[in-house]
Amino acid sequence: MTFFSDLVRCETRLYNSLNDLMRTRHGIAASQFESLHYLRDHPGARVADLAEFFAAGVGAISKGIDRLEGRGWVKRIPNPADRRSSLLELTDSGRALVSDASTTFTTITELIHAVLEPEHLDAATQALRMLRAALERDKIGIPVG
Amino acid sequence: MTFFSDLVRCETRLYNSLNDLMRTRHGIAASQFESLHYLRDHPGARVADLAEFFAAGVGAISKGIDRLEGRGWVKRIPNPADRRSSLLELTDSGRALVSDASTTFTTITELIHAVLEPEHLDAATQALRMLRAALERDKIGIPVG
DNA sequence: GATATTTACATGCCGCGGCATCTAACTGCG
DNA sequence: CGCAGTTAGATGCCGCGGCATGTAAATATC
Repeated sequence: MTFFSDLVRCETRLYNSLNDLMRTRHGIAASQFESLHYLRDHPGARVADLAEFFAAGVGAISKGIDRLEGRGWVKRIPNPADRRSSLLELTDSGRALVSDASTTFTTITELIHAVLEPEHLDAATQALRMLRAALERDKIGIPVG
Repeated sequence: MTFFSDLVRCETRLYNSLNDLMRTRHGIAASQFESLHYLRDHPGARVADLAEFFAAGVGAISKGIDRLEGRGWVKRIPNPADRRSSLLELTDSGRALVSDASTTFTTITELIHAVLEPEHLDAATQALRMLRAALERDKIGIPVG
């Protein structure tokens, strides 16, 4: 039963590759691309929303948003409905960056397609989607912070 | 095409879960369990072997072995064939720890089996195994260090 | 409406990994 | 043999994430 090992090794190498591409072409980390991409699709999200989505600690996301905000790609907008939190939005340059970086992301997609036949890829995607849904539903693998 | 996202989210949550279990039950990180497990199956491996297997930097592995050696689970044996490197071996307590922790690892396996039907799991495993083989063959996603 | 609890997030400390650098040792070629 | 280039891995610095804690705001309880 090698599912877990194969999963982790594939993820490590693919994420390393994406990280490399994003760093050299856009000066950002893969995780930053993922956050920006999420914010493009979920404008007005809060820190806690990102933390839940990425199964990361709230503190880590908070600091990550600090960095993205410091670089001018994200802005915190006071939440009128709850003054403890902010609503997160991409800036114009943030949107431009995501747009650029998204084309870079396809390099990884193409890499995967070059290796796996469509039927294998589809089967794996379906299984992983089901597994992911179960993990998220049962809130499995969420850090404390 | 959500393969990459589903892969990364599943890996994050499963690895977080394993990390939690290993920390609370055995006082080690998931990555330490993986190194010890590798050394059990590959006695006499060198730092570079672990780095290649885990697609990690040599420096990171070197420091990781420092920690495992400091805790008395691994010993460095001078390599008679090449005095620059050491051959790594588990100590007796290291072997005992891997043995214990391996039963803990089955918790994760069972979690996966509880979610995925055998045919889905097998299909995903087969695809991931092929992908992994290609990534390793082409040395994709290896850090510099 | 005052107090207690919970929530949302920010912040400090620590451990770990990446990268760059350094040293020792091995290899190749004249 | 002697020097150049390469290889193995140890080490320092830095960035990032986890966890613990702090703080303000919202909600529940009386």
